[in-house]
Amino acid sequence: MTELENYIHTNFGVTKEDVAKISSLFRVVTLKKGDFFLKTGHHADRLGFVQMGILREFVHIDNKEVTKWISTKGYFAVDLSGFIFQLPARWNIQALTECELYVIDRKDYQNIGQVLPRWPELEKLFIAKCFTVLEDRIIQHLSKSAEERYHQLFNFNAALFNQVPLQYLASMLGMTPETLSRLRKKASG
Amino acid sequence: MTELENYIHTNFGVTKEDVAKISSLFRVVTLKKGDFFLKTGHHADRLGFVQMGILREFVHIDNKEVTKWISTKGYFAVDLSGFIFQLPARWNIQALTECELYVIDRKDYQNIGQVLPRWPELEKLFIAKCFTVLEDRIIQHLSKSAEERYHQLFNFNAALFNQVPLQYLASMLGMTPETLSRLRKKASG
DNA sequence: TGAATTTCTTGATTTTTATCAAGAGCATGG
DNA sequence: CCATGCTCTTGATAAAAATCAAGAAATTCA
Repeated sequence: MTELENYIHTNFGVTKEDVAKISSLFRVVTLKKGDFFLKTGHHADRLGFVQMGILREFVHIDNKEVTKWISTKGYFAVDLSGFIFQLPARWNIQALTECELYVIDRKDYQNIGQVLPRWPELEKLFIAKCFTVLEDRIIQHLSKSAEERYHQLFNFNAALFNQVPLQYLASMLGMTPETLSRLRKKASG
Repeated sequence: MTELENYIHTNFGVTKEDVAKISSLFRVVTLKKGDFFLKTGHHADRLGFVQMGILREFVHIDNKEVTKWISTKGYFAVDLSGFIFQLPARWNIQALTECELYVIDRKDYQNIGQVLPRWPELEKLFIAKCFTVLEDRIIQHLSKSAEERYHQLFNFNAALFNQVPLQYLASMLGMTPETLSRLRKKASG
């Protein structure tokens, strides 16, 4: 079973047969380091599941890059508003390492419901879960200092700090690279 | 047509007859100033639509109150994770003024699909839309100063500053009341 | 209405974080 | 393997925002 099949099976409680039907709608896409899976303004008509590698979702604001999220194995790479509402992509999604994604096109995605009647419900639950994750992130920004946000991410996924350029993590945490560097020094000293 | 019926009609493109069927599942609930529509840890088994009044969604963190959102006419008052996943409420929702809500219980909410076959799809779109709003808010915190966040909210809804205690707006913007006070002075001077 | 309470503002000060600048460390590709 | 870019760290300084304290303004409600 691939990582994707396992994800669908365990998160959506889908039977092995149905999992196979769904996963057959996906195809493997490999990206080289630096390749863009998606660019701002382009059609966001596919959804990727990260089987291997690391991607960065970011956007240009006021002449600087803002990293919204880092996607690793087991995460999805998708511009949700573009994919769901057929709007131009808001985010750039770029491979930070060589990547292997399972990718589905919107037209195939829309057929999952035929394979899996309770798909609309599962899809709702999935998006609702994403919503609550963002709620937590908002609360974190309203109530925690840069140092606390750093520790929270570090405790959640320390490995990230060895895999991703620190400047991107700094941006994702809402601080400058210099501040992150000092917080790391402070934490290790 | 009530505000709720109008909302369902225009946002979900539902026919007048179906709107009436859906809205019949809601009942009117009035709250006095200070009343709680929901409390952290309690069952989050109902969803409210704000017909009139102002509510505050907040949570206690590290001995302080963090205001996540202010809901006014046309917004929903709901703890999404609790309502959808049947988990204890994460948020307190309290009336800041006298309020009139259209309220639906979870068991009735789950029957909307019988009135409106494409409800699962509409519900998904609705939650996805909420997700994108939070994405924007995250980006704002990653890329904007307190002053810029203040101006953005003020430009979006200046009336709020005359209707809601400023300390709550300050918290929702991720700054102290003193900082908000100074930014307001600076902006008006 | 008027006293009590809460909220808001202002000032002084400290802490946090950003900015600017320079150098050190690393990776990468010719 | 070395030169060239990046990236990261460090230091000095500036700016932003928080904290603490006190008084003014507004609100509440008895």
